[in-house]
Amino acid sequence: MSPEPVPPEPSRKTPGPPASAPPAPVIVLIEDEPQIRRFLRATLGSHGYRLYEAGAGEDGLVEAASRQPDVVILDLGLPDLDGLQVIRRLREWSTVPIIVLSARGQEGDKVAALDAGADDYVSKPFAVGELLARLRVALRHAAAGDSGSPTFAVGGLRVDQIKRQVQVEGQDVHLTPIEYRLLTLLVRHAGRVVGQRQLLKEVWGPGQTEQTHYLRVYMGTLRRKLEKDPARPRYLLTEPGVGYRLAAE
Amino acid sequence: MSPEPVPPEPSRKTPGPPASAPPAPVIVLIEDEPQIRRFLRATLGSHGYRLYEAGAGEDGLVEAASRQPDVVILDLGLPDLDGLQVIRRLREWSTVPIIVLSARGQEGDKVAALDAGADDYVSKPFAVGELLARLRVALRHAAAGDSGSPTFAVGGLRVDQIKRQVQVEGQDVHLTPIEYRLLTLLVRHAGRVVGQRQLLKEVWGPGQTEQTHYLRVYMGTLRRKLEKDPARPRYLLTEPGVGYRLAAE
DNA sequence: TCTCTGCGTCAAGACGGCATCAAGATCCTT
DNA sequence: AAGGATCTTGATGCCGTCTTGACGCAGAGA
Repeated sequence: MSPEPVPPEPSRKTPGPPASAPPAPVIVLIEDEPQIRRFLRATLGSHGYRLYEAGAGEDGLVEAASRQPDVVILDLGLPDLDGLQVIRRLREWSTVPIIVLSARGQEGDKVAALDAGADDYVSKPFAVGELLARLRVALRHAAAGDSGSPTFAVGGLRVDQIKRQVQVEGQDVHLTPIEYRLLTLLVRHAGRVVGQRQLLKEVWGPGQTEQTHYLRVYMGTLRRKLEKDPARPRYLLTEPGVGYRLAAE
Repeated sequence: MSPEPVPPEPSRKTPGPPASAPPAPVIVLIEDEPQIRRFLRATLGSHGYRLYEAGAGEDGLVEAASRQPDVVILDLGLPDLDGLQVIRRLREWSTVPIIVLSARGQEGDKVAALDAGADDYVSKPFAVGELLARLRVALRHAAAGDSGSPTFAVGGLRVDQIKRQVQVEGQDVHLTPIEYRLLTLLVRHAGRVVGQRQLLKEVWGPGQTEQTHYLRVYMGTLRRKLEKDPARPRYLLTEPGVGYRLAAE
């Protein structure tokens, strides 16, 4: 196992054919302190990563959506948004690994960030070598599974999780909050069966995992809004006794 | 996100199939200091985890192999084996998340452990809350399917346990819940014979281990759905008097 | 050859899960 | 405070799945 990520041929003169070289991992850095940005830009750049930067939470979310990075490095102390908010907003549509940087090293801060959906937490000041090692861990994880895209489309169905917009055959469809959460939950697992328990837990909360009735009602309304023939659904498929599945193609 | 792992479902009405109740996460702890073991035993136990312990590296590897845990917590300072050795040996056949505990907090130690294949590194003395949070992160990863791809294929038969999809000659085949559980149970032991008792116990519950009749009926329906010539099965083989076996290749 | 045992097949009925409708209850906006 | 949208809850019909029993068949042993 090489400790270095992707030694991009230390110094090739020719920008020529990137041929068989694996693509450089893409990282989005959300950090407002210019000093740290400069430092990480230099460090990560020299280790073969491609870096995109944002100085504020909102920008960072946009950047993460457009760049589809392999990893996001996030500073919790941002000027505009609460860092935890950034994590949660990101997790609404993406499973990209998030490494949190923070000047605060209190246990409570770490727990909050990790439970909000971060994958790792590094306190400032940090050791570069450790950060790089944790970055490699995150990349290993990212390589195992897809990081998810904020937009999804099958047939005539389009779901844009950034604009929070759903279309059928190009027509906007209005969904209620619960309908939307149910649909995006399925989108994030498109093609896979999602268990009734899991759906109930994530939409209605951990206390309602027995109310399978809710699912029937809401799958019904969703189908009426999204399917051409709700009785013979093309997108929202039932897996009897198990859960539901969103057709992937 | 609930901070608690998996509230162990207070009380099911039917004593029947172990089916839908989410099982308590299983953890293997490899640690030689009795004091820390006692402490973690109490802490993890009270948070709903099922803990198995080992006091040395070799034992730990055996334990990890037999218990098939969701997470391994590993102390680097073991009497018999070098901690890094344990990580590497484990990684030879398993992708289970590994959280390293260590009294040494040097950067070099962390980098070495993480690059050897560990997923996280916590220095002693550690804060319980943080360890629990990092444990939840590891479990999230495990649940997301980072851990190896349980897809199985022989001949024209394909079983994708992530998508819960079964194909024969590229054609989707619909299986009922019991059929699917029976098949995946065989898949997990592909090539080896699985006893009738075990099949009955794991699919119908511990109370039905005498109803070998069920097996005949369901092996029949499975063969009709999966085999080209159900009377001369290629995949689902009978081991008379013992059990059934899924052809491995 | 006969009998016993274990496996495979078929079919009928019981059972439970799913879809749908509709009526309260609740929340939010105006 | 009124109105509308949304969520919850109950009732009902239907369909697929599971269970259960009966029977045929093959192989082993007497």
